Amino acid sequence: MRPTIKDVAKQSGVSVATVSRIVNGLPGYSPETRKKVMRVIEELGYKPNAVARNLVSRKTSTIGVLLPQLSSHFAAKLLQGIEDEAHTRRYSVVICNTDSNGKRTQDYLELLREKQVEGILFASELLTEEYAGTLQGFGIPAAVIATTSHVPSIPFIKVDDEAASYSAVQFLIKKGHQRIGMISGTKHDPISGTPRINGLKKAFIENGIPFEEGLIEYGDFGFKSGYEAMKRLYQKNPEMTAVFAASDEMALGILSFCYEKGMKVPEELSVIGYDDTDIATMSIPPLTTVHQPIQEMGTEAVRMLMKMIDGNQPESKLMSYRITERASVKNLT
Amino acid sequence: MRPTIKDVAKQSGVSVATVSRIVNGLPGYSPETRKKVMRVIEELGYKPNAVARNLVSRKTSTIGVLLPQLSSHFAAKLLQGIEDEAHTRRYSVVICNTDSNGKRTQDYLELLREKQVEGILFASELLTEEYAGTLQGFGIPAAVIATTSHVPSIPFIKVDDEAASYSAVQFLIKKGHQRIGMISGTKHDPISGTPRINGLKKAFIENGIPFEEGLIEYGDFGFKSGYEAMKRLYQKNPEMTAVFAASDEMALGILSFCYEKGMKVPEELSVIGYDDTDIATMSIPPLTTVHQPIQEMGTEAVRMLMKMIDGNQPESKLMSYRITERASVKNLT
DNA sequence: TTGTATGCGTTATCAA
DNA sequence: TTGATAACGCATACAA
Repeated sequence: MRPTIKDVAKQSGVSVATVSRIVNGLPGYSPETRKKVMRVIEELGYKPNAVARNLVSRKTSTIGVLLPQLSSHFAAKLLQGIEDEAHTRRYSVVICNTDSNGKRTQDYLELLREKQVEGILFASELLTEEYAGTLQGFGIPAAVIATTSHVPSIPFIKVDDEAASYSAVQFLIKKGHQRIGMISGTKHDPISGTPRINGLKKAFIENGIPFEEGLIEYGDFGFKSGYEAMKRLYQKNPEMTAVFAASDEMALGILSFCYEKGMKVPEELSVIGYDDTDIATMSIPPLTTVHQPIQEMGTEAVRMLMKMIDGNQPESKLMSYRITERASVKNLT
Repeated sequence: MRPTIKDVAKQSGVSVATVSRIVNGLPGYSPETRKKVMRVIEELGYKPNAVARNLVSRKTSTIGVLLPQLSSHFAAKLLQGIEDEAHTRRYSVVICNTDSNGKRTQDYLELLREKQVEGILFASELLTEEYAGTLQGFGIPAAVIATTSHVPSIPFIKVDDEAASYSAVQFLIKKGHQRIGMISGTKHDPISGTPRINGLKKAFIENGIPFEEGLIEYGDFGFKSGYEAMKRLYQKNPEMTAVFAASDEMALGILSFCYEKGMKVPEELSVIGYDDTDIATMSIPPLTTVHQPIQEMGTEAVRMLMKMIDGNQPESKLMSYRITERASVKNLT
């Protein structure tokens, strides 16, 4: 049995109140009793029970994070940012892998509430009406990352996907490319799908480049899907000089496809990715890509949550993006 | 203010004991009162407070995981396995990024104890005497992953690094390679460093291949370090036909180096990695590597922890490895 | 079938 | 400078 504050009190011949004061650094005891009590604490190896503390203080110093997948590079980087910032604020973070499953998500939400977490972060997935509803019902501060929210009480942290996509295509065009293909993420994905396609269309229009549906193929953001989508895209548009992928993983899929076909990148085909995760550095050739400050998005999300916990209502935040130029895009001009 | 069990009791005109029984599915009430109480619970949106429950039950249904870094592929995969298994057992997991920092690690350990977690997982880092000591002092079930433990009460889950490394080199030799170089991880790392080097030496000896220190260069398991180490290694041993990297990331570093030098892999140089993380699939050419069942190691670790929580003392477990053959090793025979 | 009372380990209020 | 004691929200032994 672990020693409790009572044991310490009894051992040192004082009341629990005094021990509590000493442990918490509050005033109200003589130096001698402090010394005496400290010794007993040392001897017994007493440590306060956070559960009991949490019960009376009604605070748990912990937040929950919901992610559709833990094993992605994106999630890993995000978690790093979240945990870092949470730790400096002395908060713990419990992770929840929703597996993009509605039931599972709802269960986690319930669980987090019962565990009395002080804030909830929801990442990389569409915040449905339902989720938003239960979240609001909880009255627990919440924010979403890399996705949007139409609920004012639940701010979002993301980059402007359309603008980022637009600038990626604009980058390609400035390099002299005209026949540009795209490998989008999941079709009709309102967060990372459609907006990025719209960015491409906008760049096309501004530059007088005709758009056709055939210039787009769809994947699921993963490597293999990128490879497969590229196979289809290439068949339809063998004359392309560049392709824009909605994720780095898919971009690497393109690279592998080209390697198999004996197509040199960037000499024969330029490719630009999206995310700028670690793999963009490790590919051959190194990948030019749209940089998203993933880790910072994590820390920023925690900061917002903290503000909310402190009773303020922060505004949603669009993070800045930029093109990180490496070696997968050729200058045609 | 969230409704408590008292509110429900008052509203429905019964005692808290009855409400408690109903909420917990225990016997001891009529169908009518149950119905009545359930309605009130519904109306009020009552949810039990897990903190209070934990206090009386002395259980928290949560475990803590300590990792030296969250943003690595290895960590991500491991977490996926851990969270998955924990979730099926209805346990929550709180993550701790130690940053390979002793002070920070100790702080986390203290924190987890105060939060009354029921088990602690410690991954990818040397379990020092000190850590082992405080862990034992806690009396909380603990296990280590991808590292060893000499403390019987703290079992480990890992693969036999020396044997795995031996088989990787053996694989190379069977393919006709004789001049084999190695890029090891951190020098003197007793877990993933030395044992893997020993595996190589053993294979060399068994096959009558002379070993020289110059055949080994050291990195830190990361991409860039692999690239740099390869640069040094190649300078010393331009006649090598194959190199074995102690991590996939370093192997990709080698690939990038070769690409820059215009050396074809595997035609001019074969390379084999270690880990078999996702990137091994995405490289050019796809990487032949030593497969470690990372995710399974996570689930297995949780299973062991659960056994310990149930009062049993499980044995340490060596997970199986195998060579996943892709396209980065050429057959010279 | 139901209610009362006690305790879980703390914090905090109020007296002394 | 100290110590009782009442919460915190719930579970449970014991009575009724």
